[in-house]
Amino acid sequence: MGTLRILLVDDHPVVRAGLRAMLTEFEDFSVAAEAADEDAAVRELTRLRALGERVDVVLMDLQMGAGMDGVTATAAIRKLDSAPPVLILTTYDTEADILAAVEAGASGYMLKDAPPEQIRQAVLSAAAGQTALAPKVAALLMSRISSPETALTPREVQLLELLATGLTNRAIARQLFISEATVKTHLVHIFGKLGVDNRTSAIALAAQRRIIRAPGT
Amino acid sequence: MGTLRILLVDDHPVVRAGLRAMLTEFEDFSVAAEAADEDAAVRELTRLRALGERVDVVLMDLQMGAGMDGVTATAAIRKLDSAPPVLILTTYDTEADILAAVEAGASGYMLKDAPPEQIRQAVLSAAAGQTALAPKVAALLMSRISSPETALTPREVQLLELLATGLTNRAIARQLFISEATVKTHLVHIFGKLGVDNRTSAIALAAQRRIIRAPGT
DNA sequence: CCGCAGGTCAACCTTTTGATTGATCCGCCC
DNA sequence: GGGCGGATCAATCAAAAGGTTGACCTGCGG
Repeated sequence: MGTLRILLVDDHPVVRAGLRAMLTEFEDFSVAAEAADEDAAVRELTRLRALGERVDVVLMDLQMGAGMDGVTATAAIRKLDSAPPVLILTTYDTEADILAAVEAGASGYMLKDAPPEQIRQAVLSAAAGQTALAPKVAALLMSRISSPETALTPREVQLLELLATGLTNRAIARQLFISEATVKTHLVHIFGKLGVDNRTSAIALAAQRRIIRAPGT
Repeated sequence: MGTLRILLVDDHPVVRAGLRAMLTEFEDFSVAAEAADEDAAVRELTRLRALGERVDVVLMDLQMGAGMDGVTATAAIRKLDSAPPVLILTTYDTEADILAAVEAGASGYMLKDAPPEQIRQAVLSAAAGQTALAPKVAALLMSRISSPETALTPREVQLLELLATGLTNRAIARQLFISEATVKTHLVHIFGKLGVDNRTSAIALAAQRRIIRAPGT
């Protein structure tokens, strides 16, 4: 059989070039195509399939530019028929990013500052259908599985979104046609679930966990 | 004369490889050395100088890993005798980051998602002793100087940053070794300049205007 | 049919935040 | 050397936010 064929997804030309350079150093790897965003990634995959060309692994940057992020891109790719495994390569090792990526169907999570050899191993693992986690990441997940239930209800997320725009309780109440008392009740629930005790912390944490989009993005 | 000699400073092997690949595509560029952190960068510069080897430009990543950041690295390099110009290459287009970098002596500020040709031009400008700003960045600075009445002082931006992490006034006071009264005074000024009347709005607006980084990024 | 979870609301109380006024100190520039 | 802006602090008051308790309604699943 030929080399292991990779699709690069990253909105930074610089990083794409770097990955390409690094990966092609290994003789058994080759870059099938590159894509700068979700749409391009899906397009490339279907295009390559139409040509009968194989893609063994998708290497995906989590944090892409405006209007685009790796999580939704991963989800989109995984929805395709016989989708290749997606290996996340990122700068960020926050618990939230990782969970979101795994939930979206990523089969590995590596950090960009990893040495080339580690990245190579991860790509091989992913291609073989196995899970590949950076040591740091693995440790983080371990500590997470024993944590309490923090799932917010849709309504609570909605509150949080309005909260992040800077609205007061009263303004939120008016916007949602509910009383201020109800807003407060929701907020108490939200704070409890997130483990914070004021709205700014809630916003910061929710943004970090990507429960809501960060203000200004 | 020979090619334009560049020192790469970035803690990600992937990005270094990418920059190297991209830069050496241009025949008049060559990579003199690479460094993963501030110490290594200074060491490389003195080593190369001892060998009589020229370095025309330092290409610096702003956001480096733990215990290290591009701003202090830039300052350290600029403190050397006849230091080469430092061109910042970063993911973040936040006002605070840019101002800090410029203050540290950077002579250019480019975003990583810029097309290769733009990066090339920036490197050339920097080497020629000129200032090179990404269009986005330039626009940001322009809009800032044209409305000086709303310009926040460095201290106020600092407050805003802490605010965005969810700290209470008291916590901010402790963090900055000032009284809560002073924190309140600063906040009143900030609110006035931004035209809002509560902290969450201030954060949302500041993030939107890229005065601070959005929480969670 | 009953329980349960999510959403709604109210009363009450404490803490935090925001607004106002006024003051001191320091570095800088003309 | 006088003014000016930035940073510091204090006292006080009003408004908003946060915490607690308890209650009602609804839809959904056992």
